[in-house]
Amino acid sequence: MALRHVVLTVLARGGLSGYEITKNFEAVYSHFWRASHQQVYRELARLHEAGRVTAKVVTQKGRPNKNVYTLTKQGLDELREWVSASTEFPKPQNDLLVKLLALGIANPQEFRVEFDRVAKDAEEWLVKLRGLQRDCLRTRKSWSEHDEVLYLALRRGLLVGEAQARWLSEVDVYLRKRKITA
Amino acid sequence: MALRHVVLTVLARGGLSGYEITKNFEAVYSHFWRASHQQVYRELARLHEAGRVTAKVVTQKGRPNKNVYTLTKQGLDELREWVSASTEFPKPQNDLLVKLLALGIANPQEFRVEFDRVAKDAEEWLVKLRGLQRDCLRTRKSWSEHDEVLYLALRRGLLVGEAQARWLSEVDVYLRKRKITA
DNA sequence: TGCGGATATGCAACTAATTGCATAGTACCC
DNA sequence: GGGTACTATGCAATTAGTTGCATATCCGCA
Repeated sequence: MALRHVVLTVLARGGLSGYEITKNFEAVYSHFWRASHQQVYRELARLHEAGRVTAKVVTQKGRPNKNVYTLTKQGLDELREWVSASTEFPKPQNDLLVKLLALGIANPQEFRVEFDRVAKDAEEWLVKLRGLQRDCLRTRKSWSEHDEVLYLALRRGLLVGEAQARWLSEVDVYLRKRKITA
Repeated sequence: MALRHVVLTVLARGGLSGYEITKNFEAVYSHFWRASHQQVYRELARLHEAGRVTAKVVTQKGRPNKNVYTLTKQGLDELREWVSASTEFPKPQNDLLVKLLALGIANPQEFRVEFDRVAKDAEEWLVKLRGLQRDCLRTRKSWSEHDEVLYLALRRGLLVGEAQARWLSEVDVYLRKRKITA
């Protein structure tokens, strides 16, 4: 039950509406957590039902009203408990690898096109993260603790992304050896 | 719909029973795909329903009978199509990172214990993969194409695992800086 | 006044994954 | 004969995630 705790975590920094949480996910957390607005609203409804958050309608000018959710003591307790609880081992699932295993019966040329697209995406992802890192480091002096952790999130994206890119280049060597070229 | 294609892929190498597929997952594929026997049996039932596989009861001596599933032309076509189709970008979700974000309101000592456990698991995982790599490389001369791809699977596990370990050591530095020690 | 776009929320249906449980044959040991 | 373990299959309930659709407010623009 991960999304539940992610939502509790973002609410721990202050009350937010479902919409604001979703926008936060897209803007700040997108390189380590993704969730659709439907998921967020449903999760908020559940948390409210379970007494982990309180809801308050805030009237706005110039835009529709919003429901601002705030952690209750129970919500805070549940989050605290979760942080200390055991963490699941991340799933090693990878689609591209399965495709490599099925390559024997597939059309290698067509696969090569798809492989190149994946490799290009991986490179672009890395370029994007490196850009973010540069922007981040410029303000290093004035980081809050939250900024520090966001930087660690970025580091994780970079390290894992670089590993993936290196792996893709090893796969490329293998494909060339098998004369599977674009 | 990934498991479906994983099952098709393993069946492409020859007919197998649900039990054999499950055992295969545990023994050979466990470091890049995991699925419970319940998942496998259900997926086989769906594939059978959809005409992607045929089933044949094989009577055995000394053990219960089994259902051996074999790919049909339709199954082979679906697999071929999937291999060339576009691949989803892997999810960057990570629990430990969320826990770091929630650290401000949690018990740092308790988190440290859990963090150390995760780091230890990551190290053990790497040791296991390095052992597998050594065993693998010993027989390099006589590798089939399938063995080559299994080696690529191992390489992926190693590269990603090493990235994760490096990230954990960066997190460790951060935790020490904040005087969060075991 | 009507249209597109951002803000804001949510239901319903579907698909996928997890967990717990149930069954049954055989082998081997004590 | 009873207990344990391995082979072999599967249902049912729950939880999680995805996709499509629906609704409503407000702004700016033509």
